[in-house]
Amino acid sequence: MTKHDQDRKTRILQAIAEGSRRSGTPPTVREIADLVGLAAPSAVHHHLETLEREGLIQRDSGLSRSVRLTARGRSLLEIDDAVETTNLPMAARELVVVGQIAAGGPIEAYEERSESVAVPEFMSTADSYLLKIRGDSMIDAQIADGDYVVIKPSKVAADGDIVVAQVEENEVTLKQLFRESGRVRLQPANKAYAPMYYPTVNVQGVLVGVLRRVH
Amino acid sequence: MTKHDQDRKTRILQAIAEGSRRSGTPPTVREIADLVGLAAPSAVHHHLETLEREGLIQRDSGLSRSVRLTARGRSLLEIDDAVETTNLPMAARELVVVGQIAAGGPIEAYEERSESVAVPEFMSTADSYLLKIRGDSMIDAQIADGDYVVIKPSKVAADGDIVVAQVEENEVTLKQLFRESGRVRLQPANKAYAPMYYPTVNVQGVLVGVLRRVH
DNA sequence: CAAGATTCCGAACAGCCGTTCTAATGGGTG
DNA sequence: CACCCATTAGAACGGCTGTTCGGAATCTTG
Repeated sequence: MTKHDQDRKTRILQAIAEGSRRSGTPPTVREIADLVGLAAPSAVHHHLETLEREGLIQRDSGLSRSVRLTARGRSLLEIDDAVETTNLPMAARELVVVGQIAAGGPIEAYEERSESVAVPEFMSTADSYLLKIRGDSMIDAQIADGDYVVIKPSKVAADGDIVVAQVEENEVTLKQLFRESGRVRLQPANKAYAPMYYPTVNVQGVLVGVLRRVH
Repeated sequence: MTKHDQDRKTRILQAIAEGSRRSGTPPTVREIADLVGLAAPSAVHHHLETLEREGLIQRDSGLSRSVRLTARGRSLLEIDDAVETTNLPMAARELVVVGQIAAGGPIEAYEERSESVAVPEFMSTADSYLLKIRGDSMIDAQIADGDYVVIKPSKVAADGDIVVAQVEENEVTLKQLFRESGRVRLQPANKAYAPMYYPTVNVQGVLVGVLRRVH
């Protein structure tokens, strides 16, 4: 099995996890094809057969949207099972602001100050955390100075997601993620800053919400 | 609404929750029909429309297996299981989305649909309400399509505030307010739209917060 | 290079799915 | 009883979905 195979299959697993998380229902074969950049549903179907034989996914033959990750598949992606069990009927949850992030630079963690904000349930999970935006580095994503962004911890991200990514040993940054052939582009949401390219990035979280207080 | 209606709708909600939990994907309309004992998918479809209008479920029109319970729908099921309603010790309050506002046009009030969202205390007051943004009319104020804006009822506004203003007898609009000599300028937060001038405007509320759910 | 295997595409098909429309049923109200 | 309205059934439709098949393209291997 070549390295390219691994990448493709891993991306299909990610697409299943990501599609399920985003819409609440697993994706169809064609939706997976779109997510991973394949043109034919038959190609995805072939990979799904392989993945099922390897015990990474399960399907109900003929049933739409019946693909789901097994425990082995989830562990391969290092998905925390606890995340999916947070269906508490609470309308809001208190999240901690763990730091602030400025243009391009690393995230400065709050150490002593402990600020927390109530975040609506519909734009967060129990293990989410908050970052406070400094400057106009995210202005093209309609995120302004002083906004709070809700970050959901996740190892997987879809193309175009704004993610918290670890790019160097000690550098964590907030940028928009795009997959290109053989590399990953981290695009600042501000034309004044240049994109950065990496062979691979370590995604730590995905932006799922924005809070802004005016005045 | 008779008691029998409540039972049928509750059973449909249970079927959605049960089907989702058992197979990992929400049930189809026909699967719900089987679960609750209905013979025609159209009957279920009719109930689903009602449930969505009541804010208990959400759907993506035309997409298979896209039905899912909202926070209110889940809490309704829990209440039926004899769990008392809890008062939130959170620094948040539940506000009602009263309508949506598109580019320059008037605010379309929601009449039947009653959607509500938990809003952090620090960006709202008890009498605040929500509007859902349609289109890119507020893009220059970093407010995007689909965002919720928190409106605090107020007769007065400061220069540069984004306000809900009554400009005609039956027209209410959301724009940025600037006072000029002898007149008031209502400036859309989008360069594609021209400002409007009035000798005086009737301010009904001021924008105090923005909520955005990504994905 | 030759041959085989792997991967992917495009097309096609049968079945499933959401939705709409019409009509039948039945309960409630005057 | 006559009437209205909610509920359900039934049929039909157009689109979506999983699946299969043939063949092209690409990679691997000897």
